[in-house]
Amino acid sequence: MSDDRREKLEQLRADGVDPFPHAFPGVVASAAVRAEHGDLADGEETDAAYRVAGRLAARRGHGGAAFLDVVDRSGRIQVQARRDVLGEESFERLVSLDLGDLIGVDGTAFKSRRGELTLRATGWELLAKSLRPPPDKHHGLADTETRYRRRELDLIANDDARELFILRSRTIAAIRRWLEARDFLEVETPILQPLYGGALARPFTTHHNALDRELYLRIAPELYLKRLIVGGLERVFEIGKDFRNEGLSPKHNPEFTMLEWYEAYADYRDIAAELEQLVPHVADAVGYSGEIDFTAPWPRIALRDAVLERTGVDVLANRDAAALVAAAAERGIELDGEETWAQLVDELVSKHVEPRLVNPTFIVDYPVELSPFAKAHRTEPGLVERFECFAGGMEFANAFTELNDPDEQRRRFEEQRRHEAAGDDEAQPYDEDFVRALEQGMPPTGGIGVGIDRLVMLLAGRSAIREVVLFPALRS
RNA sequence: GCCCCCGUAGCUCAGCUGGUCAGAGCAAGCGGCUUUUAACCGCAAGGUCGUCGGUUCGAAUCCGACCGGGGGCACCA
Repeated sequence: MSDDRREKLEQLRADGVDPFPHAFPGVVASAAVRAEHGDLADGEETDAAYRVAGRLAARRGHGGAAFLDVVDRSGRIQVQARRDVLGEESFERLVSLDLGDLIGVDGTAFKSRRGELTLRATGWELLAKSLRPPPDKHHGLADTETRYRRRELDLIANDDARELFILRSRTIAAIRRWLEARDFLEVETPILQPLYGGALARPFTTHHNALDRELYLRIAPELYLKRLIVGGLERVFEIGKDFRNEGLSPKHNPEFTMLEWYEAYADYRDIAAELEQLVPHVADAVGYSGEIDFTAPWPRIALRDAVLERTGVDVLANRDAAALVAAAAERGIELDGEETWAQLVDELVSKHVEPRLVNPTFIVDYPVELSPFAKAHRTEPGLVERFECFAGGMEFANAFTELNDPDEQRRRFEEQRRHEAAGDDEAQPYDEDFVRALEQGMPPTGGIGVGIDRLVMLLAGRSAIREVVLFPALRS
């Protein structure tokens, strides 16, 4: 805390200036001023008056005049303060502000001799005193820990951080509009759940005092959303946080934003066609211009073929763990003999296929062992109708033709119980309420989950999920 | 949980083969300057060198533990 700033605060109060006024109506974005007058000639003056507001980011004093940089959400604009325009008291008070103070300025637009669009201040007001110094005005804030723990400083100091989170917001808004335009209903399902399900992951647990019972933070909204399809809502989606009790990594945050949508009378092919329309639409909406080509259609590669192509190992010709380990060994790939066949398949995909998929690619038709909620493949025994979508070397979506046969779903849960008994702490708990809902009759349905954080990573060209989460999980 | 790297002033960084090594720029303070934009010029000021312990005549510098961060592995759809 700066004593100098404290003293200035008290001096302002002593001078009858409210350092924390209540409002400042009529502000326009600095970008709007730029849009109207960006093409002025150097040195050209106008009578156009504007009211802008923002944080004082830099000051260049010249005795009887000074240039101030004011930053708002839309950008930065230069303000010129002149003693002969503002008068002695107002001028002196303005140039003695601290960097980081929030101010509102009325001024007329002109372009300086050096070609900088500028507002000549005719009046101004302190909007909030800043009692702590801002990060370095030129170098910004580089320390990653401070950037994550004190994101407000990152947003103040680093233009690209502010732009990134604006992009994230616009991404979600574009998705919402796209789904609403296709008659999907946005719904909200429980985050606190008596039983977790819908993904293979360990949950966070918490306790409800009045009910005196354990509750789980959801690992996915999937099972509730499908109950809404049973209920006849036909097309539903939810955008919200999922929570998974797992390690942190550049691609994993323990709470993350998931989009799930479910569509009656559709299968996984329909969902794939929708995803490859949605993502390019969103990329266009946010002005994506990076390396990834999101143009539809995206390749669809069977999981077996993808693994075969990358490793030479045919996972479907080696349908038990021992045979698969041996087949991989022939190709010089060492696999852990302790794992199940399904886990080994997953490992081959994760290590040998996923990292190489840069442009969006559907990997389709997964083993049933990895997919307890997906419907059996209509022609391939032992497989389910499921795809995962990869881009930028990581998975960002997962979808299937939903299993709607309650008896088969019950068998899948019982299989999960056996996994749990065998020590798999990510096995699905048996959800009788969900099976009962399926017994009511669920139409054929396609469903998908899209990792919003990862999609934003792709659109923003960031390689760490922490960069695209405002307040990422950190130790203590 | 394991391995590697990092932690110096409010911010960005230098110093790190142990001996004026407590430094620079920005910010903040004082003075000057009415078209600058990392404004400029002058003066003055600012730090338990992450924490604790060890080795040594002497540690920001070497060693250990711990705390925090990053990367990788494990884990993870």
